[in-house]
Amino acid sequence: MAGSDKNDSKDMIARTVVRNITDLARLAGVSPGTVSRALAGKTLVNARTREKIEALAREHGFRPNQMASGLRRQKTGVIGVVIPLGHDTRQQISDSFFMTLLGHLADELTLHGYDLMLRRVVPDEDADWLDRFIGSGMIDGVIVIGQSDQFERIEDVAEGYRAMVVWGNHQEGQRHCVVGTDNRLGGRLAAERLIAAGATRLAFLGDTGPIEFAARFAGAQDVAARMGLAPVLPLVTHLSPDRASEEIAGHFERHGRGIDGIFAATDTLAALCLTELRACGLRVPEDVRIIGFDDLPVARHTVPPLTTVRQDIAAGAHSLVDLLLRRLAGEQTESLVMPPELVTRQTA
Amino acid sequence: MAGSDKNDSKDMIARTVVRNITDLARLAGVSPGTVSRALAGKTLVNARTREKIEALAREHGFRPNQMASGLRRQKTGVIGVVIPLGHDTRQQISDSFFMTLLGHLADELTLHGYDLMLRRVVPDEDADWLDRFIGSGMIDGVIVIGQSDQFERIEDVAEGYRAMVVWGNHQEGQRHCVVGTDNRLGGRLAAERLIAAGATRLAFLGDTGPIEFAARFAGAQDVAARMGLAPVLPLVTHLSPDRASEEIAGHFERHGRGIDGIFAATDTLAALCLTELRACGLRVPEDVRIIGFDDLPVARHTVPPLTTVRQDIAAGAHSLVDLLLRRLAGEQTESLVMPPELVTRQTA
DNA sequence: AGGAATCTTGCAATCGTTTGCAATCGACTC
DNA sequence: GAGTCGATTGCAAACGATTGCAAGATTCCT
Repeated sequence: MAGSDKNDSKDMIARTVVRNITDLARLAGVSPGTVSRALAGKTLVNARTREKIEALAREHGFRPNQMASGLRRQKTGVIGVVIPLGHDTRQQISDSFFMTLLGHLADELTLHGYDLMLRRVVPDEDADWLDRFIGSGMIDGVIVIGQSDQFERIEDVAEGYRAMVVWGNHQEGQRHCVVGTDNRLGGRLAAERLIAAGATRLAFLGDTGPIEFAARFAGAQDVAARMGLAPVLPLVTHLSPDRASEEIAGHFERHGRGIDGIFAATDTLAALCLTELRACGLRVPEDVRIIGFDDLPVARHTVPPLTTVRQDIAAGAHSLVDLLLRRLAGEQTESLVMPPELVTRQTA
Repeated sequence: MAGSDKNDSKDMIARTVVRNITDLARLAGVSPGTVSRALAGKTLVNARTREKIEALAREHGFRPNQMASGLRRQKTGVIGVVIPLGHDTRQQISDSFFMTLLGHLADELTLHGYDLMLRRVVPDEDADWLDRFIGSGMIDGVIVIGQSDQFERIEDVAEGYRAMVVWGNHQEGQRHCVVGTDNRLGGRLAAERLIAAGATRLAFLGDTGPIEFAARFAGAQDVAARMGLAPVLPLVTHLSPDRASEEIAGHFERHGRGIDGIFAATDTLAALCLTELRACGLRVPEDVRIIGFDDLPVARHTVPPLTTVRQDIAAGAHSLVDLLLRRLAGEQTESLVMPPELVTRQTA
């Protein structure tokens, strides 16, 4: 009898669907407002009442609807992360560097109680990409990963919108808050190392369009000029492995032996390049020196291990989030340019 | 004068902040309802009215608030993607495989007009991870990437929640809808290839805890038993490169020459393993054969290039999204088990 | 011209939560 | 015992967009 009673009451409870705070309020015999306060952990509610409400909530697996809460409070607890893709649409999002950065961002944001909304956009097809994201009302702030060729648009938006931080290159007097490596310095380090390793005819492998890459290229160019060498030869490629391989092969055919030092825009490209050089029967670093950028895990495991310019991705992610949260809190923040670090392994 | 007038009106417009549909309605001289309908592209509004409203919206850069819209329509246009991390917290999210899958998911979802909300959870610290995400009201459906050690919990949730699809391993009679590779078959293919390449003492490299890996291991075990070989030796490691390297070295020290065929749970591990073998002075494939899993880009560029078992990540992502959307539309869907494919390169 | 049929539009309720304000209830003081 | 002071709680108005219903405006037909 007692058992049956207990079961009945259990069934009753299970049968009562709790869709919203009002349902729960009815069960608890209080008003919706009180439930809201209790669940939000405010001090205004009586301890016993709060416990009762919390118990009921747990029992029914009830959680306040974040949409409604967000609407009322005018904040969502979500940070947008957007990756603008250049012409080279498909690949960048699977690019190892961006993905690693994204992973760290997810960790950092979670740590601070924020969710992450990821959006991949193709600015060429959607000029409005950034405003659309911000204006959606779904996010409290936005982190832009990579400026691509959208520097100007980002500047425009920064004018009227504070809750934005960008990963990328810093330019004298720019308005938007950026976190990134000193790419130009990185380029200099790379070129200097190539030359120290005996190279005299340098090339830059990768697209020089994106502003970060352009800066790396420029840095190498600085050094070549200073040392009285021939200008660095740009070997333009896409980033996606499939296309890049062919393109690299093509470049080698054309410029063949005219090159003895290669600065690759990315470790990924450098790795491809190594494979290609091996196929051509060129020895690294004896015939050709090569140096990458990023210091991704892959750099450690190429043969021979890749000399590269290191970016501290984890620190970058940390700073991006930190600066964004400060901005959300109303603070003014400066851009942060991090120093690159040469990691000498065996390819240069 | 005329010029000044024009400027004034421009300023007026610029000064009038349009925060919501009501503001815009006032400007357009219609009711909020009409604006809503116009912006939603419904046929019910007069063409001229719609144009006027659209023009005003464009002019003021107005976009309807998605939170409010979501609240009213009871759908958000957001799909949650959640990655449960095992004990091995930090690394998995930067694991190349997951990240690649994530990239493809982002592409597929965008294609269908959905946004992607990414969440990384540590089930050990938060038993409630899945319900919490689903119950948040922020997402219309959820894609779980990897079952980790959470098979049971996922099963429980699947009982009462339809809008979920999982990437992982399929088990006879399971309730939740899963997309994944036939891991056991993959394990068999790998072992068969190792044996065909001359190996007789097999080892499995990686954690055998996660259900996908366990299935791969079991597949290899099947073959070893069938061929009358000694059981496959499990060499347990973490996934993160830093720890795995040491662990692999440790395993080699202990089991030294007792192994001549290695099946790595992952290409990443296989690549590390190659480096480690090289350091030990062992030749691949002459002394030791090795075979990976996934066919990540890295597999093509190890030295020598890695023989591996291919999973079609892009197809997987496509199917995950396809099945989820069907479920959102109310359809019943079956799990999808994709066949793995042996890619023979030079390590076995 | 009168009436029916079709288009457009406005009205107001609704989604679920939060929060300022005011009301209620005890307890405590003088 | 009346008055005061906190501590709790309820009430109701937001937040911003959507949508069923009904009214008003057009058009069309005879």
